Amino acid sequence: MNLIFMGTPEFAVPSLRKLIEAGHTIKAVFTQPDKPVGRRQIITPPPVKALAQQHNLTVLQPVRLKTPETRAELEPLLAEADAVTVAAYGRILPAWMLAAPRLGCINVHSSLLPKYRGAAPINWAIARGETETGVTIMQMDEGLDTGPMLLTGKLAIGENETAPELTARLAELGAELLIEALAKLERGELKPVPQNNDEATYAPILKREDGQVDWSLAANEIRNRLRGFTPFPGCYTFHDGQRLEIISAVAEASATNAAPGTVVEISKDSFAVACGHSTQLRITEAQPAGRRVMSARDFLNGAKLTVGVKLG
RNA sequence: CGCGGGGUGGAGCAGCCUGGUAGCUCGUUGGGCUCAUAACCCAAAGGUCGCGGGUUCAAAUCCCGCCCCCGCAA
Repeated sequence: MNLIFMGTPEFAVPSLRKLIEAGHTIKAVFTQPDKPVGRRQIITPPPVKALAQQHNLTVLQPVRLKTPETRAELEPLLAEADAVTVAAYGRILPAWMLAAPRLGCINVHSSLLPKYRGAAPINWAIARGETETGVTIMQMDEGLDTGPMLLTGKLAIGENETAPELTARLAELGAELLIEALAKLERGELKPVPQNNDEATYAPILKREDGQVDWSLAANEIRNRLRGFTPFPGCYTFHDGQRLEIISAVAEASATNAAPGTVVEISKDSFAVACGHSTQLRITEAQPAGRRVMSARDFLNGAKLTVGVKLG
Protein backbone atom coordinates (compact mmCIF):
# COMPACT_ATOMS: atom_id res chain seq x y z
CA MET A 1 0.00 0.00 0.00
CA ASN A 2 0.95 3.64 -0.32
CA LEU A 3 1.37 4.89 3.20
CA ILE A 4 2.37 7.92 5.18
CA PHE A 5 3.91 7.27 8.61
CA MET A 6 3.75 9.56 11.58
CA GLY A 7 5.69 8.84 14.74
CA THR A 8 8.39 10.20 16.99
CA PRO A 9 9.87 8.23 19.91
CA GLU A 10 11.39 4.78 20.29
CA PHE A 11 7.91 3.24 20.59
CA ALA A 12 7.18 4.15 16.96
CA VAL A 13 10.37 2.67 15.50
CA PRO A 14 9.28 -1.01 15.28
CA SER A 15 6.08 0.02 13.51
CA LEU A 16 7.93 1.90 10.81
CA ARG A 17 10.50 -0.87 10.49
CA LYS A 18 7.88 -3.55 10.02
CA LEU A 19 5.95 -1.46 7.50
CA ILE A 20 9.11 -1.18 5.45
CA GLU A 21 9.85 -4.90 5.81
CA ALA A 22 6.30 -5.74 4.81
CA GLY A 23 6.93 -4.05 1.49
CA HIS A 24 4.66 -1.06 1.91
CA THR A 25 5.57 2.13 0.11
CA ILE A 26 6.24 4.91 2.60
CA LYS A 27 5.57 8.13 0.74
CA ALA A 28 6.65 10.30 3.67
CA VAL A 29 7.51 10.16 7.35
CA PHE A 30 6.21 12.84 9.69
CA THR A 31 8.05 13.30 12.95
CA GLN A 32 8.51 16.02 15.55
CA PRO A 33 11.18 18.66 14.93
CA ASP A 34 14.67 17.98 16.29
CA LYS A 35 14.94 19.36 19.78
CA PRO A 36 17.61 20.14 22.37
CA VAL A 37 18.27 17.22 24.71
CA GLY A 38 20.16 16.85 27.96
CA ARG A 39 22.33 19.17 30.00
CA ARG A 40 24.30 20.22 26.95
CA GLN A 41 21.10 20.95 25.04
CA ILE A 42 22.38 19.08 22.02
CA ILE A 43 19.96 19.24 19.10
CA THR A 44 18.88 15.64 18.63
CA PRO A 45 16.69 14.09 15.93
CA PRO A 46 13.85 11.82 17.07
CA PRO A 47 14.48 8.03 16.79
CA VAL A 48 11.99 7.69 13.96
CA LYS A 49 13.90 10.23 11.88
CA ALA A 50 17.09 8.23 12.11
CA LEU A 51 15.41 5.06 10.81
CA ALA A 52 13.61 6.96 8.05
CA GLN A 53 16.85 8.48 6.83
CA GLN A 54 18.59 5.12 6.78
CA HIS A 55 15.97 4.05 4.25
CA ASN A 56 16.14 7.30 2.32
CA LEU A 57 12.55 8.15 3.10
CA THR A 58 11.18 11.66 2.83
CA VAL A 59 11.13 13.19 6.31
CA LEU A 60 8.78 16.04 7.17
CA GLN A 61 8.97 17.88 10.50
CA PRO A 62 6.26 20.53 10.39
CA VAL A 63 6.12 22.79 13.43
CA ARG A 64 2.43 23.52 13.01
CA LEU A 65 -0.29 21.42 11.38
CA LYS A 66 -3.35 23.57 11.73
CA THR A 67 -2.39 26.49 9.52
CA PRO A 68 -3.94 27.00 6.08
CA GLU A 69 -0.45 27.05 4.55
CA THR A 70 0.34 23.62 5.94
CA ARG A 71 -2.93 22.27 4.65
CA ALA A 72 -2.38 23.67 1.17
CA GLU A 73 1.08 22.18 1.10
CA LEU A 74 0.38 18.75 2.55
CA GLU A 75 -3.21 17.86 1.63
CA PRO A 76 -2.34 16.61 -1.88
CA LEU A 77 0.38 14.40 -0.43
CA LEU A 78 -2.01 12.92 2.17
CA ALA A 79 -4.68 12.32 -0.45
CA GLU A 80 -2.27 10.18 -2.46
CA ALA A 81 -1.90 7.74 0.40
CA ASP A 82 -4.14 4.75 0.97
CA ALA A 83 -3.78 5.31 4.70
CA VAL A 84 -1.85 7.33 7.25
CA THR A 85 -0.37 5.19 10.03
CA VAL A 86 0.34 6.90 13.31
CA ALA A 87 2.35 5.71 16.30
CA ALA A 88 3.07 8.15 19.13
CA TYR A 89 3.46 11.12 16.82
CA GLY A 90 2.72 13.55 19.60
CA ARG A 91 0.25 15.82 17.79
CA ILE A 92 -3.50 16.06 17.41
CA LEU A 93 -4.28 15.73 13.72
CA PRO A 94 -6.64 18.31 12.17
CA ALA A 95 -9.86 17.09 10.59
CA TRP A 96 -8.67 17.55 7.03
CA MET A 97 -5.77 15.17 7.67
CA LEU A 98 -8.06 12.53 9.11
CA ALA A 99 -10.27 12.71 6.03
CA ALA A 100 -7.59 12.91 3.35
CA PRO A 101 -6.44 9.30 2.86
CA ARG A 102 -8.77 6.70 1.33
CA LEU A 103 -8.70 4.45 4.41
CA GLY A 104 -8.28 7.23 6.92
CA CYS A 105 -5.72 7.49 9.72
CA ILE A 106 -4.81 4.37 11.69
CA ASN A 107 -3.29 4.76 15.16
CA VAL A 108 -1.24 2.37 17.25
CA HIS A 109 -2.17 3.12 20.86
CA SER A 110 -0.37 1.39 23.73
CA SER A 111 -3.27 0.51 25.98
CA LEU A 112 -6.47 -1.49 25.98
CA LEU A 113 -8.84 1.27 24.99
CA PRO A 114 -10.96 2.86 26.28
CA LYS A 115 -8.62 2.57 29.28
CA TYR A 116 -5.65 4.92 29.44
CA ARG A 117 -6.40 7.35 26.67
CA GLY A 118 -3.72 10.01 26.37
CA ALA A 119 0.00 10.58 26.21
CA ALA A 120 1.46 8.20 28.80
CA PRO A 121 -0.65 5.00 28.80
CA ILE A 122 2.20 2.59 29.48
CA ASN A 123 3.56 4.53 32.42
CA TRP A 124 0.18 4.91 34.06
CA ALA A 125 -0.84 1.31 33.51
CA ILE A 126 2.20 0.20 35.53
CA ALA A 127 1.87 3.00 38.07
CA ARG A 128 -1.72 2.03 38.75
CA GLY A 129 -0.70 -1.55 39.37
CA GLU A 130 -2.35 -3.12 36.31
CA THR A 131 -1.36 -6.70 35.63
CA GLU A 132 -2.41 -6.61 32.01
CA THR A 133 -2.28 -4.07 29.24
CA GLY A 134 -1.98 -4.13 25.49
CA VAL A 135 -2.17 -2.35 22.20
CA THR A 136 -5.19 -1.08 20.34
CA ILE A 137 -5.16 -0.39 16.61
CA MET A 138 -7.80 2.25 16.02
CA GLN A 139 -9.36 4.42 13.41
CA MET A 140 -8.57 7.99 14.41
CA ASP A 141 -11.23 10.60 14.85
CA GLU A 142 -11.09 14.15 16.11
CA GLY A 143 -11.06 13.25 19.80
CA LEU A 144 -8.09 12.19 21.93
CA ASP A 145 -7.81 8.44 21.38
CA THR A 146 -11.58 8.13 21.05
CA GLY A 147 -11.94 6.52 17.61
CA PRO A 148 -13.39 3.07 16.85
CA MET A 149 -11.17 0.06 17.53
CA LEU A 150 -9.96 -2.28 14.81
CA LEU A 151 -7.66 -4.79 16.53
CA THR A 152 -6.53 -5.45 20.08
CA GLY A 153 -3.59 -7.37 21.53
CA LYS A 154 -3.04 -8.12 25.21
CA LEU A 155 0.15 -8.48 27.21
CA ALA A 156 0.72 -9.42 30.86
CA ILE A 157 2.73 -6.90 32.85
CA GLY A 158 5.62 -8.49 34.74
CA GLU A 159 5.65 -7.97 38.50
CA ASN A 160 8.97 -6.18 38.33
CA GLU A 161 8.64 -4.78 34.85
CA THR A 162 9.55 -1.14 34.27
CA ALA A 163 8.21 1.30 31.70
CA PRO A 164 11.09 1.02 29.19
CA GLU A 165 10.89 -2.77 29.22
CA LEU A 166 7.15 -2.83 28.71
CA THR A 167 7.38 -0.10 26.08
CA ALA A 168 9.73 -2.23 24.02
CA ARG A 169 7.41 -5.25 24.15
CA LEU A 170 4.31 -3.22 23.35
CA ALA A 171 6.08 -1.51 20.48
CA GLU A 172 6.79 -4.89 18.85
CA LEU A 173 3.25 -6.11 19.46
CA GLY A 174 1.84 -2.86 18.09
CA ALA A 175 3.94 -3.14 14.96
CA GLU A 176 2.72 -6.67 14.28
CA LEU A 177 -0.91 -5.72 14.82
CA LEU A 178 -0.53 -2.69 12.59
CA ILE A 179 0.65 -4.84 9.68
CA GLU A 180 -2.21 -7.26 10.29
CA ALA A 181 -4.76 -4.47 10.52
CA LEU A 182 -3.68 -2.91 7.24
CA ALA A 183 -3.94 -6.22 5.42
CA LYS A 184 -7.39 -6.93 6.79
CA LEU A 185 -8.55 -3.39 6.26
CA GLU A 186 -7.63 -3.57 2.61
CA ARG A 187 -9.65 -6.76 2.28
CA GLY A 188 -12.57 -5.28 4.16
CA GLU A 189 -12.28 -7.83 6.95
CA LEU A 190 -12.29 -5.42 9.86
CA LYS A 191 -15.34 -4.09 11.61
CA PRO A 192 -14.66 -0.93 13.63
CA VAL A 193 -15.95 -1.27 17.20
CA PRO A 194 -16.92 1.97 18.94
CA GLN A 195 -15.35 2.62 22.34
CA ASN A 196 -17.51 2.64 25.44
CA ASN A 197 -16.90 6.18 26.68
CA ASP A 198 -18.29 5.37 30.12
CA GLU A 199 -15.31 3.09 30.76
CA ALA A 200 -12.69 5.56 29.56
CA THR A 201 -9.78 6.52 31.81
CA TYR A 202 -6.96 8.93 31.12
CA ALA A 203 -3.20 8.76 31.16
CA PRO A 204 -2.01 12.37 31.13
CA ILE A 205 1.53 13.27 30.14
CA LEU A 206 3.95 12.88 33.04
CA LYS A 207 5.23 15.94 34.82
CA ARG A 208 8.28 16.34 37.00
CA GLU A 209 6.09 16.67 40.12
CA ASP A 210 4.51 13.28 39.49
CA GLY A 211 7.82 11.86 40.68
CA GLN A 212 7.64 13.21 44.22
CA VAL A 213 6.91 10.37 46.58
CA ASP A 214 3.75 10.59 48.68
CA TRP A 215 4.73 8.49 51.68
CA SER A 216 1.12 8.16 52.81
CA LEU A 217 0.46 5.81 49.92
CA ALA A 218 0.88 2.09 50.47
CA ALA A 219 4.39 0.84 49.74
CA ASN A 220 3.30 -1.27 46.79
CA GLU A 221 1.58 1.76 45.25
CA ILE A 222 4.80 3.75 45.57
CA ARG A 223 6.74 0.91 44.04
CA ASN A 224 4.29 0.67 41.14
CA ARG A 225 4.84 4.34 40.45
CA LEU A 226 8.59 3.81 40.68
CA ARG A 227 8.36 1.11 37.98
CA GLY A 228 6.00 3.14 35.82
CA PHE A 229 7.87 6.42 36.12
CA THR A 230 11.26 4.99 35.14
CA PRO A 231 13.34 6.69 33.84
CA PHE A 232 11.24 9.87 33.82
CA PRO A 233 10.19 11.46 36.07
CA GLY A 234 11.49 8.83 38.50
CA CYS A 235 10.65 8.89 42.20
CA TYR A 236 12.28 11.35 44.54
CA THR A 237 12.01 12.56 48.10
CA PHE A 238 14.08 14.87 50.26
CA HIS A 239 16.68 14.11 52.90
CA ASP A 240 18.43 16.82 54.84
CA GLY A 241 17.16 19.41 52.38
CA GLN A 242 18.67 17.55 49.46
CA ARG A 243 16.81 15.72 46.75
CA LEU A 244 17.12 11.95 46.98
CA GLU A 245 16.17 9.87 43.99
CA ILE A 246 14.91 6.38 44.75
CA ILE A 247 16.24 4.01 42.13
CA SER A 248 15.05 0.63 43.34
CA ALA A 249 13.00 -0.57 46.25
CA VAL A 250 10.66 -3.29 47.41
CA ALA A 251 7.40 -3.06 49.31
CA GLU A 252 6.83 -4.94 52.54
CA ALA A 253 4.46 -5.09 55.49
CA SER A 254 5.37 -3.02 58.50
CA ALA A 255 4.90 -3.55 62.22
CA THR A 256 5.65 0.03 63.18
CA ASN A 257 3.15 2.84 63.25
CA ALA A 258 5.68 5.57 62.60
CA ALA A 259 4.54 8.56 60.56
CA PRO A 260 4.82 8.06 56.78
CA GLY A 261 8.26 9.09 55.55
CA THR A 262 10.05 8.09 58.74
CA VAL A 263 13.13 5.91 58.46
CA VAL A 264 12.17 2.90 60.57
CA GLU A 265 14.97 0.45 59.95
CA ILE A 266 18.56 0.48 58.79
CA SER A 267 20.43 -2.66 57.87
CA LYS A 268 23.70 -3.37 56.15
CA ASP A 269 22.40 -3.20 52.59
CA SER A 270 19.14 -1.30 52.77
CA PHE A 271 16.90 0.94 54.82
CA ALA A 272 13.14 1.00 55.25
CA VAL A 273 10.81 3.98 55.21
CA ALA A 274 7.33 3.97 56.75
CA CYS A 275 4.47 4.29 54.28
CA GLY A 276 0.69 4.32 54.60
CA HIS A 277 -1.58 1.38 55.43
CA SER A 278 0.94 -0.42 57.68
CA THR A 279 3.53 -0.87 54.99
CA GLN A 280 7.12 0.17 54.45
CA LEU A 281 9.33 0.67 51.44
CA ARG A 282 12.75 -0.96 51.59
CA ILE A 283 15.17 1.08 49.52
CA THR A 284 18.09 -0.74 47.96
CA GLU A 285 19.43 1.82 45.48
CA ALA A 286 19.35 5.59 45.53
CA GLN A 287 20.92 8.72 44.10
CA PRO A 288 21.51 11.88 46.13
CA ALA A 289 21.45 15.17 44.21
CA GLY A 290 24.76 15.81 42.53
CA ARG A 291 25.92 12.23 43.00
CA ARG A 292 25.87 9.07 40.98
CA VAL A 293 23.44 6.23 41.44
CA MET A 294 24.65 4.11 44.35
CA SER A 295 23.62 1.08 46.35
CA ALA A 296 21.84 1.70 49.63
CA ARG A 297 24.93 0.25 51.29
CA ASP A 298 27.11 2.97 49.82
CA PHE A 299 24.55 5.63 50.56
CA LEU A 300 24.33 4.56 54.19
CA ASN A 301 28.12 4.54 54.54
CA GLY A 302 28.36 8.17 53.63
CA ALA A 303 25.02 9.67 54.61
CA LYS A 304 25.04 8.61 58.27
CA LEU A 305 21.30 8.03 58.16
CA THR A 306 19.63 7.27 61.49
CA VAL A 307 16.36 5.62 62.44
CA GLY A 308 13.68 8.21 63.11
CA VAL A 309 14.77 10.68 60.42
CA LYS A 310 11.91 11.92 58.33
CA LEU A 311 12.13 11.96 54.54
CA GLY A 312 10.11 14.15 52.20
C1' C B 1 28.28 31.39 28.60
C1' G B 2 20.70 28.86 31.91
C1' C B 3 21.09 27.52 37.85
C1' G B 4 23.63 24.36 41.25
C1' G B 5 26.46 20.12 43.69
C1' G B 6 30.88 17.14 43.20
C1' G B 7 35.98 14.75 41.81
C1' U B 8 40.32 12.72 48.80
C1' G B 9 43.47 4.54 49.54
C1' G B 10 38.75 -0.50 46.19
C1' A B 11 33.23 1.99 47.65
C1' G B 12 30.43 6.02 50.00
C1' C B 13 31.80 10.40 52.71
C1' A B 14 34.47 14.20 56.36
C1' G B 15 38.53 17.59 56.23
C1' C B 16 38.79 23.19 52.69
C1' C B 17 35.90 29.01 55.33
C1' U B 18 40.23 29.82 60.09
C1' G B 19 47.15 26.69 55.11
C1' G B 20 51.50 23.10 58.76
C1' U B 21 51.59 14.79 61.28
C1' A B 22 45.42 11.61 55.68
C1' G B 23 40.06 11.21 59.36
C1' C B 24 34.95 8.34 59.34
C1' U B 25 31.72 4.20 57.83
C1' C B 26 32.62 -0.04 54.88
C1' G B 27 35.48 -3.42 51.74
C1' U B 28 40.13 -6.36 51.29
C1' U B 29 44.17 -9.40 53.76
C1' G B 30 46.11 -11.82 58.23
C1' G B 31 45.12 -13.31 63.23
C1' G B 32 41.66 -14.18 67.41
C1' C B 33 36.82 -15.59 69.59
C1' U B 34 32.83 -19.14 68.52
C1' C B 35 29.47 -25.38 67.54
C1' A B 36 29.24 -21.70 63.72
C1' U B 37 28.72 -16.99 60.94
C1' A B 38 27.77 -12.27 56.34
C1' A B 39 28.27 -11.35 63.88
C1' C B 40 32.14 -9.67 67.41
C1' C B 41 37.56 -8.41 68.83
C1' C B 42 42.77 -7.31 67.23
C1' A B 43 46.19 -6.05 63.42
C1' A B 44 47.88 -4.87 58.46
C1' A B 45 48.10 -3.45 53.46
C1' G B 46 46.47 0.34 50.25
C1' G B 47 46.22 7.51 48.70
C1' U B 48 50.40 11.55 42.63
C1' C B 49 43.97 14.50 47.77
C1' G B 50 41.00 15.04 38.97
C1' C B 51 45.05 17.76 35.65
C1' G B 52 48.31 22.14 34.91
C1' G B 53 50.17 26.72 36.70
C1' G B 54 50.57 30.54 40.70
C1' U B 55 51.07 32.55 46.00
C1' U B 56 53.82 30.72 50.45
C1' C B 57 59.07 28.54 54.56
C1' A B 58 54.79 25.15 53.84
C1' A B 59 48.80 23.83 49.72
C1' A B 60 43.71 18.52 49.91
C1' U B 61 43.10 23.54 52.04
C1' C B 62 44.15 30.20 49.05
C1' C B 63 44.26 32.28 43.49
C1' C B 64 43.93 31.36 37.88
C1' G B 65 43.07 27.92 33.76
C1' C B 66 41.46 23.05 31.94
C1' C B 67 39.15 18.00 32.01
C1' C B 68 35.39 14.71 33.85
C1' C B 69 30.72 13.16 36.78
C1' C B 70 25.88 14.41 38.60
C1' G B 71 21.06 17.11 40.19
C1' C B 72 17.69 21.06 38.46
C1' A B 73 15.80 23.64 34.39
C1' A B 74 14.58 22.95 29.10
